[in-house]
Amino acid sequence: MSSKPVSLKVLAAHLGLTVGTVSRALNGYADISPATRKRVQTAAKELGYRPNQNARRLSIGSPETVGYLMPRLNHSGSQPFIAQLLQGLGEALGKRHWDLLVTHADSSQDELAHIERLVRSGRVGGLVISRPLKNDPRIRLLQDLKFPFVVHGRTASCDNYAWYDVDGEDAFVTAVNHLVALGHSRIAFVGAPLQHQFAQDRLNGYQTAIKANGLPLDPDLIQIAEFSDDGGEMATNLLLDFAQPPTAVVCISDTVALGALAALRARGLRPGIDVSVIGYDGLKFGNHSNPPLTTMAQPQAHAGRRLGDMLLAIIDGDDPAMHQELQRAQLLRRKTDGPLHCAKAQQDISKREEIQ
Amino acid sequence: MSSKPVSLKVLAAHLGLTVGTVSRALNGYADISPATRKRVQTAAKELGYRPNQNARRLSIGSPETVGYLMPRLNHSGSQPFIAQLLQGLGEALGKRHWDLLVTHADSSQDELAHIERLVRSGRVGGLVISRPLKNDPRIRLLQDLKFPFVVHGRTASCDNYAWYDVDGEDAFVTAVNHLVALGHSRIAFVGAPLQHQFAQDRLNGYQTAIKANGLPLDPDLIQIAEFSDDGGEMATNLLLDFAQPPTAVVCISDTVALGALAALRARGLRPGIDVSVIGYDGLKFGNHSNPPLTTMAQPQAHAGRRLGDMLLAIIDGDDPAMHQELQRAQLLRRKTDGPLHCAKAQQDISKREEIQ
DNA sequence: TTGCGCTCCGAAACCGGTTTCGGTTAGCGT
DNA sequence: ACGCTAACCGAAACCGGTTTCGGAGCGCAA
Repeated sequence: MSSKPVSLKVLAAHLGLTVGTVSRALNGYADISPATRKRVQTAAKELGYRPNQNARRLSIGSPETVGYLMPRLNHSGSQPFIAQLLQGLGEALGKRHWDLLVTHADSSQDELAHIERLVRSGRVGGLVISRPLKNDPRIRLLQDLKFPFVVHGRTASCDNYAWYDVDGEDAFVTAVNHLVALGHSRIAFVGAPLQHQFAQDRLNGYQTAIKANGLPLDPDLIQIAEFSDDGGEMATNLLLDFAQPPTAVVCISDTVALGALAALRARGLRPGIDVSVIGYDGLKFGNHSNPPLTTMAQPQAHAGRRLGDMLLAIIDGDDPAMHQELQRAQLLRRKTDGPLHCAKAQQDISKREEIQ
Repeated sequence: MSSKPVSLKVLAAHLGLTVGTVSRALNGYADISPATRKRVQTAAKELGYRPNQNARRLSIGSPETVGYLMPRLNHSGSQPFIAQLLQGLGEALGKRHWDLLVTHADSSQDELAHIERLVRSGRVGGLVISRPLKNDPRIRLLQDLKFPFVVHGRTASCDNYAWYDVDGEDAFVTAVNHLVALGHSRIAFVGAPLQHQFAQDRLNGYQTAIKANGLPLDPDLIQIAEFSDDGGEMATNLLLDFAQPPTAVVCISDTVALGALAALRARGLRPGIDVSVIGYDGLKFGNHSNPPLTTMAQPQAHAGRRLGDMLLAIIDGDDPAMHQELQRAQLLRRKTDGPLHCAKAQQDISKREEIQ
């Protein structure tokens, strides 16, 4: 950077005014005559004056910046929405000329230390965190610090803080009901480790719907696997090895569902005909899977913007508990769901009815 | 934020020292006795002192922050990398305790104004930009401002600035050669609008390889479409409507290639048997397309870290031209490439040989 | 004892803005 | 001509750090 940025001082010298006057002129104070204000403004534009944000923020006592804590990308499932989320956050913050700082902890161990450092260093005035655990220590820490934050997702007890989430429980109720309406009764669930609340929510939805439909809750049909396509494939293989394999599988994510499809195809089973599969997320990519994946599509479009607006409102003093937004996912039928009609499955149904 | 952060002033008062002394003690100056240094350090740890970064950065004259200009997400092809890229950038910057600021211009028109504001406001000490155009005004602007920056990708004349890129030309030479080795001679290219240099590079690679293999350069076989799955599908439909349709298609991205696969399947053509398709990117998702997509996989893993390291080095004074890194993509064979063997294609080949 | 140098810390300027406070000037009425 | 008020701007404190400079206090040798 060669040409040093023009500071308030040189602008003032150039105008024959003091820095204080120039500052007030640019910031719209009433005790500046319209004439000089105009003069200052044009001079500022000519010289390309931009206030040094570090100085400004130090002075006004606000960092005018919020931080986003990137989730660790070990599990490949979290990548698709980050770009959209950041874009939305950026839009919301941009309206007030706030900045977006993106950070990630080096390891999950020192994530708390990372947050505390971030907060106390005054670099950010608020924080956005993603994918909370059931009982997330980050949330407790931020509450203890009384620091403004919003959560993309929810914990088990979701009171007293702001969050934006898609109702995973409701989504899986919808998915299961849909499969039941298609005639399925042996419906399996392929999930992910339950430390994340979203995994628990979706499992809850599955269980609720199974019971509500008067179906037996077979523990064999609940498989907790790695949150990836490989995990979905392995879990589905286990399911298919049972004496009475399921005729339908709901998967915790589209990525996992793709693994399930792979397992089915490897055995010559036709997804959507022999075994139905429903995913969750609504990724565009599901259009191109083999066959195209039926899924519960979540409205990811303005999650970022909503979270940004919430956070700014909270920083302005709003009660965080006021800002809790639950969206619903919608069934997006493509080609992996279909009516029960293979002979073997019919057998299973009749057996179940005898037992009842 | 209730409990006000402990400043240098209160820490000094608590110790009976002056702020200057405490600051020097914490920053390792030699003119502080080991005894008081120890005393200051333990007190700082006890009180949880964290220097206010805005004040610190104002004082030392460095923002200790670099900015990343998010590409606009209109074309859905750019999303997959962003998360990985940001993660890598964060790692590189974190080693020196620098921050990462993520911004995006509201519209492409005022992107230049956005950059200038960013630079002059002193919020960032360097910039990372993605997906340059052939002749990118952003790069010219940053060069004029003599501001440190690195580019993820290249422009047509890639001198005098730092970049990290994957050799798209080489990749498409490899892809075409591979198809020729499989017996194909009518090989089509489905590209994207050429304002982006990467689109031009890949087209160049295609053309170079076609010529190098002594094949005719049929303009009909070069289709420029929208950079999306739909674009790929439409372009492929056009290709298949020709009297002599291609027996193989190389696509500018995996997303576009998925559209090509869809077009083939819609006509009952079997990708990899009747018509070969090769994509570019190496997205994991290609494992699950129908059938799994053969592609030129680029090593995206440490792009972010390399770009971050480069940028820091340039900010430290390195000549940008020293930092230019070109990676190669590798052919990742899955199921959409195969030998030429259908009757119609054989005809085409014999015709071509007669002409020669 | 005086003088010298060295160790260690205090004082103050500075980074570039914002904001309060006080004083000068102009304009007005009488 | 005088006083009063309001408009307008200068001066200075302040935000919370960093860094330079100078001086107090000490030990040591002469």
